[in-house]
Amino acid sequence: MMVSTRGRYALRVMLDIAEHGSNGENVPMKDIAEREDLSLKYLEQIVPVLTKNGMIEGFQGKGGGYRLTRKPEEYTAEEILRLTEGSLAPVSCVDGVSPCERAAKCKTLPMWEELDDVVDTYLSAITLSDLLSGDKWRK
Amino acid sequence: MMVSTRGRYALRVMLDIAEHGSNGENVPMKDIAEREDLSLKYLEQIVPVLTKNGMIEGFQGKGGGYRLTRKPEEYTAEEILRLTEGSLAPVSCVDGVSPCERAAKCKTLPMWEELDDVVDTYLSAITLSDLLSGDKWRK
DNA sequence: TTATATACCTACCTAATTGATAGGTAATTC
DNA sequence: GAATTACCTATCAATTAGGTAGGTATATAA
Repeated sequence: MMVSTRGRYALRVMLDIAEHGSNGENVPMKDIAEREDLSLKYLEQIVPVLTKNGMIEGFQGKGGGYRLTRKPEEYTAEEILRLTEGSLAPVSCVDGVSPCERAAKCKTLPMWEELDDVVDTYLSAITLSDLLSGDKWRK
Repeated sequence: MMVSTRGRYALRVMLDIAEHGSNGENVPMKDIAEREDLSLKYLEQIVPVLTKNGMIEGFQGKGGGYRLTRKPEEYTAEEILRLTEGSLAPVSCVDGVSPCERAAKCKTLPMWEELDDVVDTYLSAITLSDLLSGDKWRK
């Protein structure tokens, strides 16, 4: 599996904020967890990477919650997934942290590199608003 | 990670057999393990799925080893990986064995399905002989 | 017939990762 | 000052990844 629950849930959290905070309201994580049927405690563990990287802003206290920092069409699936998953590499050979000494003579490496690129290109072409509308996949 | 060592090693085993058994010789797994610098015992655990599905033939006894059952250009990377990995799904949502009750209303599912398709299409267009020659990736 | 080389089979093991749960503290508003 | 929210850190059970280990069955060659 290339994408775990972390990335998938993060994407759903972003979509939920986009949908329920479209007028600038703060969207509490508790509400998101209930609507999306996800564990609040687990989400609290996944979300910090999004705030720390400026994808969303969190406001504490009563009436607090989260807001997007950009418009939905300005987020790609790729950047949200990359932040939360760490790497989207289909094999460790191309994750940038596992140097392989056989790389120079490996007959399969070019294929993995191109596959990594294919996936990256696909996910980079999808924005939060594409996902919200669903138009791209409507028959 | 979508593809583990199982699939990657299987692909390298197939390539090694293609390369060193091109005149119909049997290629012993011990030789493959040495050339590819992989654990023989681990390979012995990965390879049976290839013989059982008719991708290669094994011959016991002295002078034994493995042979391809088709020409290199008649194998795709996709089928070798699918056999050894079980599933190439980028997320469990589309692996066919993890039914999700939210599927009908999930805004991200169509994207995962299309991504799965993109990957499958890419890997299906690559044959063993493409990997052997490397021409597809030569600049 | 015997030694050797090979595929083939099954059990086991360790470390890392996944997918959470749990119990707090800090800040903000009413 | 009570309630509500984000934020922080520790722990944990189950699964998976990536092997190791030790054998048996079969074929060939001397």
